[in-house]
Amino acid sequence: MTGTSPLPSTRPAPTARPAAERLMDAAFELFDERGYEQTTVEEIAERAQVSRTTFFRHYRSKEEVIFPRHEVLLESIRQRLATSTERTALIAVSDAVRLVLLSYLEEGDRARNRYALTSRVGALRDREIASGARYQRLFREFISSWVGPASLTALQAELMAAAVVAAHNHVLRRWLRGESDDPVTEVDDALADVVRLFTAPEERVGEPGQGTTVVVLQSDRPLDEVLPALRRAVAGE
Amino acid sequence: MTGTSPLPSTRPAPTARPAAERLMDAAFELFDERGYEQTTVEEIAERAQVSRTTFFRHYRSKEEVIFPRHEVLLESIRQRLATSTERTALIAVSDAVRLVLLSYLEEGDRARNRYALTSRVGALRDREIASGARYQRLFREFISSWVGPASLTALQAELMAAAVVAAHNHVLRRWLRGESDDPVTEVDDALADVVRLFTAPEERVGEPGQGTTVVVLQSDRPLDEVLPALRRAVAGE
DNA sequence: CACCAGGTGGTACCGAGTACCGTCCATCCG
DNA sequence: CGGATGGACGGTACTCGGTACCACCTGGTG
Repeated sequence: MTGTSPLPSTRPAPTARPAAERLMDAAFELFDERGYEQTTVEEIAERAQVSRTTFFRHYRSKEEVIFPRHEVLLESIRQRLATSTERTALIAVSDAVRLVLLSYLEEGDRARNRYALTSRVGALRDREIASGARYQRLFREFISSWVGPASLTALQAELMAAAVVAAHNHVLRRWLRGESDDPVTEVDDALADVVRLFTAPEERVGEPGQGTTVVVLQSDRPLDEVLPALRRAVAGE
Repeated sequence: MTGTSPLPSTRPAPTARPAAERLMDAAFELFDERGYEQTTVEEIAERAQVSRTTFFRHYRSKEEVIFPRHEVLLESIRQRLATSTERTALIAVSDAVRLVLLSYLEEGDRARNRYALTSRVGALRDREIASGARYQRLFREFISSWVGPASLTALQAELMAAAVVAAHNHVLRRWLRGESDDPVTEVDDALADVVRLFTAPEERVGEPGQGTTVVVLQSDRPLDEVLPALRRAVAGE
């Protein structure tokens, strides 16, 4: 229509780097330089040497360009849960949530840059939170549908899912803030805490520990009557 | 400039109902009739007999028009926590979260209409979730800063806040779906469960039961060293 | 060569949200 | 009584995210 002669030089140099990656890099750069709201999609596309149209071909929205692909991660977690052979629903979910942490760890500095952004920009923080809620929902549904020896109430499932996600978030944020050098060990410990929290004390007898024995004494009878058994239990038998 | 003669009949009839309420009603009606995305702010303003400008004077965004005033509720909860005289941080927070539930209950059908909307529209659901996260954050900070006999780790604070919010959400959603006739009692029970969950069994001695006393003995130390405390516990003191 | 398919650029359009200005009206005050 | 003041409102113009659609160019295939 306009008759402008199409310049072949407009085409980006054969960078080999796909447009999607160039766009993500440009977005992180610009958000960092000028802030999120102050950066337009037009500017991101310009720096990546593509058109605005192409931006929206690769990312559905301006926010999406900086977030990880939660969809695929969510799906892989769903798979992991479906094929899980753990003994309890809670342990299976605790096992699965590690995948989320590892996914962030693999991103390295990119995840930390994103955290810096989401901390400052309300809209981005809300989106991050909403993503976390989807994992929690998946976990809750999994726990609810779990068929095991002990049946769980809907409330218990809700609490367990929330606890697992909270433990994960706690460790993740520590690492994102640079407060943790070994997030993998930390998340293991935190999840062990969660499992212990939901494990009835009666089931803990003989729990392996550093010379610690936990004993449950249910006593209708005088204490002295059960003392021998108690001593045996504490002794480690 | 345009010279259009200003018609006094343009002015809305002296409805006495404030514009903000008319706008909210109109929004709920239209969202219900045509759906959220299919409704424009222009149409909402039109039905409320005000201009589009006035809409944005009362509500910062199209989403905000259907949501409760979380800001003021959040503030009143902050006050409640600041003046709380409960024995533990967890109980104080459990007490405070009831305010949130009551706030929804007072709305009645309006809250249920909102739930129907947020269930269908992704953007609204995300916003609702983000609001809940703010309560959780407030609770977490409160628990973390709590000074009491037993000091809590950051992880424990995170887990407690998550559990309280999860318990609240569980009961709230049941009520919103019409599955609960007595949400107040339910939330009391659910929060009692949460408190029990985080109460170390050692502290549960004397908990009311059918003539049964349950004692958990966690022993790094020789049994005889803790026997006195044990005798006292079984005795019921 | 013709044909097809995917990646791209360009344009037009919609709607949310912002900035600013002028007007109307109630109230208060001299 | 009349003028000043401030708050609520309507109107216009603008930015920008997001969508729809079309035209093009390229590389592979029969």
